[in-house]
Amino acid sequence: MTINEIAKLADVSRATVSRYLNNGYISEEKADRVKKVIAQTGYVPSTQAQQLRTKKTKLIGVILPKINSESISRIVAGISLILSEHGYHLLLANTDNDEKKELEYLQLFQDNRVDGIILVGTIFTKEHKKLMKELPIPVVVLGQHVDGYSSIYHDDFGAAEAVTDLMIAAGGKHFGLIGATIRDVAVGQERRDGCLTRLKQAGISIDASAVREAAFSSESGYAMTKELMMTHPQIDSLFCATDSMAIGAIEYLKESGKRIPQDVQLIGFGDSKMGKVVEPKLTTVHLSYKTSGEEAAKIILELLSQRSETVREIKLGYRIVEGKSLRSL
Amino acid sequence: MTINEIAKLADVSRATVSRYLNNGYISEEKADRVKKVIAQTGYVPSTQAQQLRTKKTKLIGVILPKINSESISRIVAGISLILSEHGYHLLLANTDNDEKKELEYLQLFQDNRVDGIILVGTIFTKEHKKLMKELPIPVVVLGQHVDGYSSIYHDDFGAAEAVTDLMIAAGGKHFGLIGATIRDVAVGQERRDGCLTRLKQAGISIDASAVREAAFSSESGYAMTKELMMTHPQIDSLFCATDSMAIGAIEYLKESGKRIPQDVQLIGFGDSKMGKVVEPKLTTVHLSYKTSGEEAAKIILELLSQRSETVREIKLGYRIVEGKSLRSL
DNA sequence: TGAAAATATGAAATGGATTTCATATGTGGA
DNA sequence: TCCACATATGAAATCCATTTCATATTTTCA
Repeated sequence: MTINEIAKLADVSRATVSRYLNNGYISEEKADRVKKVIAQTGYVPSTQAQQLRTKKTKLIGVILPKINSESISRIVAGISLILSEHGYHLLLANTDNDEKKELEYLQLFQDNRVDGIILVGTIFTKEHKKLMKELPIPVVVLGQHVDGYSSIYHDDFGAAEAVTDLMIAAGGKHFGLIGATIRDVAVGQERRDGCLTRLKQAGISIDASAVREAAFSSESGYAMTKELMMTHPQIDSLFCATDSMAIGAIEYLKESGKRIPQDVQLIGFGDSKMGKVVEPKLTTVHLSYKTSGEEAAKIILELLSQRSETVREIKLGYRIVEGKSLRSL
Repeated sequence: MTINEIAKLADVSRATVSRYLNNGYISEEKADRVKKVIAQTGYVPSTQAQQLRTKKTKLIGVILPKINSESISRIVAGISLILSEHGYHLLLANTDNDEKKELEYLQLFQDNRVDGIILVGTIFTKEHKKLMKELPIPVVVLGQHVDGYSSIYHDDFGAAEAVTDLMIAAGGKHFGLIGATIRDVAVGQERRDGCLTRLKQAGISIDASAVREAAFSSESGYAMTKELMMTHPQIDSLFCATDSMAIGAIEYLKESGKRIPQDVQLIGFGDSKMGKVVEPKLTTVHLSYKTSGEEAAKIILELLSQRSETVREIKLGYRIVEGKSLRSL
């Protein structure tokens, strides 16, 4: 079934059928005829032909660093919620933390496969920016603040400061920090700096060798905590850049006979399900990932509708979720 | 940049450029010319025009019951892994466990928006089957066994039998079962039946009122366990259809002063991260979700390539992951 | 050496819609 | 009553590639 056949059957021109479908001028009489024919035939316009003609795909490319992660799936849930309300669909691209793939996808999506891109970012290189500059479609960056681009990000620095304050208030004297790669500005750099800033302000010194980098996994958190505690057994407060790392840390600490929080207190980031289940419950930072997904979707819709070049930036707040991994508050 | 401009610049016909792009007959000389022009202009063929002409989108629609779940994200990771290797992309559709939405998406994807569909299923109604029968593109069902369709599913029944045996061997006498809705054949029915079958064979009776249904969440697991233990305080073995439910159960049991596994032993399904972190570690069934995603992707690729109408069915095995939630094994 | 097969190329048809252009009619306001 | 404007319609152009058809040239092999 094509629009031509419908036109013939309804005895109108192809243009009239198109107008019926797109709310153009059409008389009631012909509208009825077309309606009837379409109902009878079950005709559905060819998406490809429409896309070719209108240059719109109703698709948003979502580039993800990984797919199998609680925070990511919350983000995607948020994006999907808003976009599907507006008739858009998600084209997923999983880069598995591979920068090359990320660039590949940016390029692939370039040639109007999608109407816009939401890039859930970790690391931004010059190449990223260069490619993004050339993109003829709107991009929204999620999770990182990138100058010159619409971005939704979290107050990682502020949140890190806040939890550090809590640990200080709870009597933390000897700190350890398990962070992420500083190439990841939000998770690695901001969170680390927020913590170090407050420690400094509070006059608490922290050895450079007590500041470590782990991968985004509990296994890595476990290993790093082990190294850290071996060399710095006096540590009584541990700042972990993600819940996964904190979970690994808890595991090691318990194994090595440390009591949490009496001997060592610690915090994480992400408000993950794991953190609610672990013993003791993890005190963590809630970063409303779902909301950030929703906001990113809203912005991309805005950019698509008005074709405005405005750069919008949204910094989302945080909420500290109290568990039992800190000493008395 | 269109193929026309490239053709003009390279002083060949449009067809020759197309042949260059699609490995048709072309002389070295002209190939070089075209190659050079394409390199200079950065020309990329229009996806929409290609799609219109070739009727292929290189897109696979993936219909998910929800997006924010560990098992689902593992499945998607598996699908994505295989499909991206073959140049396909994922078009995501999240139904939020809404049957209507599921049918909508099946219908939406129908008109060659995608080349094939992977339906991660929970509940199958007559309407599902009717719609699927009409689909002009291949469908693979994941997670449920549906007669007449290619499907990848897990040995839910066998796994349920196996863990029930374990609980019996560990001295379980009074059983409780927290299942999922039996409309979900795999998770609700098969797992329940596997358990009940073995209990019966072992001569262990279980009260109908000790067989409950919970939603797919720890909160619901908590609530159901509470109800169950109120009415059946003698229960010493609890079969939970999912890890989430089991996590909720553990929470309630601990709160109510029961020791796990001494007073009550229990198992879950899913081998989730939460289950590894909870105290005591959950004994659970590993269902290789990622593998099932991969297999589903492979099958859809097969169906796409040879256009064979063959129905393929793959039943995946299981592996019991020992935690500490069962009495001595 | 001659016929069949492989290689090479361009013109034109094709896919299926939307949109512009031209034209016609109906309607409201001055 | 006349002009401007909204409404209504179809023919034809357009979007941008792939593919078929026709035709020409080279190779290959008997």
